Amino acid sequence: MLTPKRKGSDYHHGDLKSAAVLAARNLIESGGQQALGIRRVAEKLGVTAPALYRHFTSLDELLYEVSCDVRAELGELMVTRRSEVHPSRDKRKYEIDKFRAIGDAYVDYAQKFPKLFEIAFIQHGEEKVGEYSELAWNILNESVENFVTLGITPKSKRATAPLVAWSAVHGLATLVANQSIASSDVPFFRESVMAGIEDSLLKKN
Amino acid sequence: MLTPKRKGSDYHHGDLKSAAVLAARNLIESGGQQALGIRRVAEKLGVTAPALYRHFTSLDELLYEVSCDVRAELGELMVTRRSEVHPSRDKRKYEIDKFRAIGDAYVDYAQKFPKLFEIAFIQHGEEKVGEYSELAWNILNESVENFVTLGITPKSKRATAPLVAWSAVHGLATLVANQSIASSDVPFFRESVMAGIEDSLLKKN
DNA sequence: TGTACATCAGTGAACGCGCGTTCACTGATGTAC
DNA sequence: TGTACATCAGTGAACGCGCGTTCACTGATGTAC
Repeated sequence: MLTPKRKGSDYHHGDLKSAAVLAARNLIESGGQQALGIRRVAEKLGVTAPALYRHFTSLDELLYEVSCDVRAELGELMVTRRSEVHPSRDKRKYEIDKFRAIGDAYVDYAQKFPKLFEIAFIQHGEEKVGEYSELAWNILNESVENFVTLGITPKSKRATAPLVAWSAVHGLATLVANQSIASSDVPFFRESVMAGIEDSLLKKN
Repeated sequence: MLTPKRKGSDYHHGDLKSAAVLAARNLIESGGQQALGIRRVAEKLGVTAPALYRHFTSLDELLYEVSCDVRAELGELMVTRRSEVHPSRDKRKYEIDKFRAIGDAYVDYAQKFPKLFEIAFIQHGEEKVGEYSELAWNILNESVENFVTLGITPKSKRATAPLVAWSAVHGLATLVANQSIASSDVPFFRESVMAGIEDSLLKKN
């Protein structure tokens, strides 16, 4: 049990809100979106259901907070992985390696937390990719920017490259989260898709 | 109201089963997966709920049938669109045009029926892409096969090309169904993604 | 062709369930004098 | 520092609801003679 339970369910002026988001996260990860419920979260925390209404106006809001959390975590994983890439004297190689790292991180996350990945992109309102997933989107754009600066990618592709790359990686990640791809095949296809994206980024036109 | 209602709810030895799948389809398309329910389908058809248990063992089975239906329809749209492509004397161009057509069809379907698209790929069992979506998958493979035969795509990419292409198109379609991309931007990004895929298919390595 | 009968797709009532949410409350926490 | 009081995060009971599913039934359909 990962959720902290205090004696006598004493969350008074404590951290019920963040504990609830964490519990919700765990419920979703193990049973999918439909496993999430106000009462179930309350039970997990040893608290009565109405207590949660001090922190969330509805079940939907709780779900929304979890999805924000997940997107943030995904972005953080991308940053971390990118920072672990060994610098190379070849600036282009280094840049490409970092690009690989962020793409791999995205797919790995989907494989590790498939159910969370699935709820990460449910829509609340009218936000577009770059808005609701700001961190990840910015990281990708940085990469593309650098590709253009270093002459890896032609300027003409500057505008479309990010979404093309995102589509390919996101599609693969979706299929992985889905179990449409056997987990043993994932590394191979991840490699192929990343190579495909690079092919298209490198190509002059 | 698209669902045929007979006088006195007289489906006796009629087509309750296919009518139910259709009604389920409509419910999902207008309200998402959670709008689907045995009782709601029954109500839409002017029939009592238990009647449906003559044709489906559970709600899950009904959902499954709808998802099969949707995948089949998606495949059919791809076939249709491909057949509408004007032949060209240039065999390569013709093949590429057909490839475009099937990719465009995929994305268009997601845009036209976003909720249906979302449930099309939920998993029942352990099937992989090529299995549960046989028609669409075969069409794509045919295209790639022809690309290789005509020398458009190097043999070395034969194995990975289909899934790379599928990922990119599927990712875009997902984002479109999601409303992560404004509908007015769809044609532009669809064009970009398809061009990106072709870049990667064309590239020697 | 007409009757007797078997089949089976429907009906209507009922089941138990778990859900999100509300309400009036209580008792712990933090603050002002 | 100690007391009185306001705040507010919890409790416990209850709400109404719609759900999937079951059961014994009925009456329409199709078949055999």
